[in-house]
Amino acid sequence: MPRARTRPTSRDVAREAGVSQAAVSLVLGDKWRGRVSETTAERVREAARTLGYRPNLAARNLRLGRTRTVLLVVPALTTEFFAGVYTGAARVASRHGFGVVLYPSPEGIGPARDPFASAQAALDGVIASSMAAEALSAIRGDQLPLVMLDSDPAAGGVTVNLDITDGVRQVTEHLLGLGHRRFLHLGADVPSWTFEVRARELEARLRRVAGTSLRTARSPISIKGAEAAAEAALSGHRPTAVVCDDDQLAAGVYKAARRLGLRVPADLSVTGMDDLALATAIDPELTTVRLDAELFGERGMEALLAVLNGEKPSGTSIPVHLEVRGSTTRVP
Amino acid sequence: MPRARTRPTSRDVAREAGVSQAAVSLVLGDKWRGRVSETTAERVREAARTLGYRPNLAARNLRLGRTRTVLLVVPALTTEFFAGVYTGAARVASRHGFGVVLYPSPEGIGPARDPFASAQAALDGVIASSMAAEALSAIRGDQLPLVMLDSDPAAGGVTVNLDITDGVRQVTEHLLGLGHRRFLHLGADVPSWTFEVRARELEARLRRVAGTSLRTARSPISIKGAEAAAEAALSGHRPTAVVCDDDQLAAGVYKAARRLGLRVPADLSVTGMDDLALATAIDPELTTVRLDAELFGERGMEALLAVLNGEKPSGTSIPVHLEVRGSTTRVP
DNA sequence: AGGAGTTAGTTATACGTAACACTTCCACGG
DNA sequence: CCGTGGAAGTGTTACGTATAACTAACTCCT
Repeated sequence: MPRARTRPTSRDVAREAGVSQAAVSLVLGDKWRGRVSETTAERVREAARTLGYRPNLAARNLRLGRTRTVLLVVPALTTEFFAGVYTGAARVASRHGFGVVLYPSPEGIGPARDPFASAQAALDGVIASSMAAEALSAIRGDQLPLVMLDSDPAAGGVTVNLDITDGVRQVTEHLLGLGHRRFLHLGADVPSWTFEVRARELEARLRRVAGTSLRTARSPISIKGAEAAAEAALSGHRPTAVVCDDDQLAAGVYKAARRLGLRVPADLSVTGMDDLALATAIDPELTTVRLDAELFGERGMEALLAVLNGEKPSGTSIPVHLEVRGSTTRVP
Repeated sequence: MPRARTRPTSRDVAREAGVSQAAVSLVLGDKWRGRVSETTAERVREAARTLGYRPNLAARNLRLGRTRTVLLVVPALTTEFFAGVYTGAARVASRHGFGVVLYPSPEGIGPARDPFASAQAALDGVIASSMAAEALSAIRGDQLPLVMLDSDPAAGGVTVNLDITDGVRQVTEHLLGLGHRRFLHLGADVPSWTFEVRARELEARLRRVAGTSLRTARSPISIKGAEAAAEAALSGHRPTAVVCDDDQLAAGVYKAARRLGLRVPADLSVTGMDDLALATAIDPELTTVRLDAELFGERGMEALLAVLNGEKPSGTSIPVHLEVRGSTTRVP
């Protein structure tokens, strides 16, 4: 290799192949049919190969006025769930020649005031998950195409949601069918629409059944936090079933129960939500609502691609499924 | 949309403020001291504010020939560990005005042949974690600045590693101190340098102690896989302690032990590695080597920034710490 | 034979920014 | 009163690409 000083440009390829830069662009952009002969095209490709040419994406983005890059805003990446959402979104994106860059909002990383400065990339669109309305409107201000995950469809905009309402239905019917009447709801202490929905729906469903009682406790989403919250809540009231907003909360309930000498499920049935790996690691395996995080991400990305395509996709709802395992049983 | 609004450019700001585009660039680029008066500068800033001006990153990247974006290549994002690495790397990056884009390699997403086409961004550098040598050399071919995580320092290049050797030392000393002599090593069935090191180091350490036996089993990194592998391995040989390459493997061992009627730790001590949330969710809580994933990511990013700065950082090793919990006890 | 149509290209330009080189104005020292 | 130098800008260019507009040669039809 004689040079290797600076990366080769399309002009270098052109020189090597003995054609104009425009011809290189045509051939490598796959828009050469009928414009360049097969032999010349092959010569160009060969030249590009020997020089190790890679198109300069910054230049291409500038020229085309679009970047084929979208931003995925997630509340946290520390659990499998949003990692799964990313994976699904990135898979679909990659299939369409798009890249996905992450912005773990809001307290996570960098200046929360400006997601777009932090994600250094130039963006074509945004997928925002479970965001506070305030942060959302900041994004809206930039009037980039936007798809919202886990957000109130009534607020307008394109939304993709898991059918959480149906998940809560499945949980309550399962537990009511096992004879449970005294419930504790261990909710997530996070101001997010999806958690409000869970609380509302559970309350509404139980209210319809005579003789039920429901108490509510809240905890940050962590095993340790849930353990403390559950221990406090279980010391007074004695429910026969605990419905948790998240598998991690359920794991905390297991630990609290053990401390209090309660056996799961003999003395206490427990349900979770998400179906993380954690759910089958603990003993007994957790009855939980399986949320397909990757599918969630895929649908979100598909919706955004549709928006970018000028379509107006209708709100999508993704079915969920109750996995009945060993943590729930007939009331004693 | 009322009208097809196109985003304002620095020229629009210039017109609004009654100055030249060059002046705008100077002011907004914070390079105006002594070149533009304070009053004019303020006028420019005001104009930018009212127009909602955002610099076009594609244009800036093209002009500057650098993107302030780096690629983080991770084997999988499905567990907290690499999510943590990302979080740490992104935190440091953001502090220096850099963005981080992810490439979950290799079978994960998109055409594994070309990480750079998949991550649509133009890149300044790469942090590659636990990669097969083959994929690494493909990256090297692009001669982008590269930092390797979890890779053999002897192979050359800039590396940042967790001090796994010391972690294994702590585990073996702990178990030997408790009187254990018959071991099972449940290794990860993944061709990665870091796992080879664990196996070698464990073997070497035990060989030095008279009267020890060590058997090895391998499993893919998943609870289910580990359960099966452990059940098979424990049926023949009966160790008193199982050393696992990963907390998820340890969780699988718990399940296998339960199936075989073995109590942890009374009949079987178990250790993990990583200290995921999982480690304290299972009962008894797992004795495991705490790896600080976020610190790992931070150090990796710092090393890459140093390389981009023209420095030649020496290989870094990050200390690890054994968390002794309830899954290990004195041999019966 | 004379255009119309096709093939195989080339030339020129614009995308938005940063920065170099240049100009103008003015104060001030000798 | 001229020259010097700093302050406060402006004009211009280049980064590498994609594409619209143009050209030149050939083929073919009537």
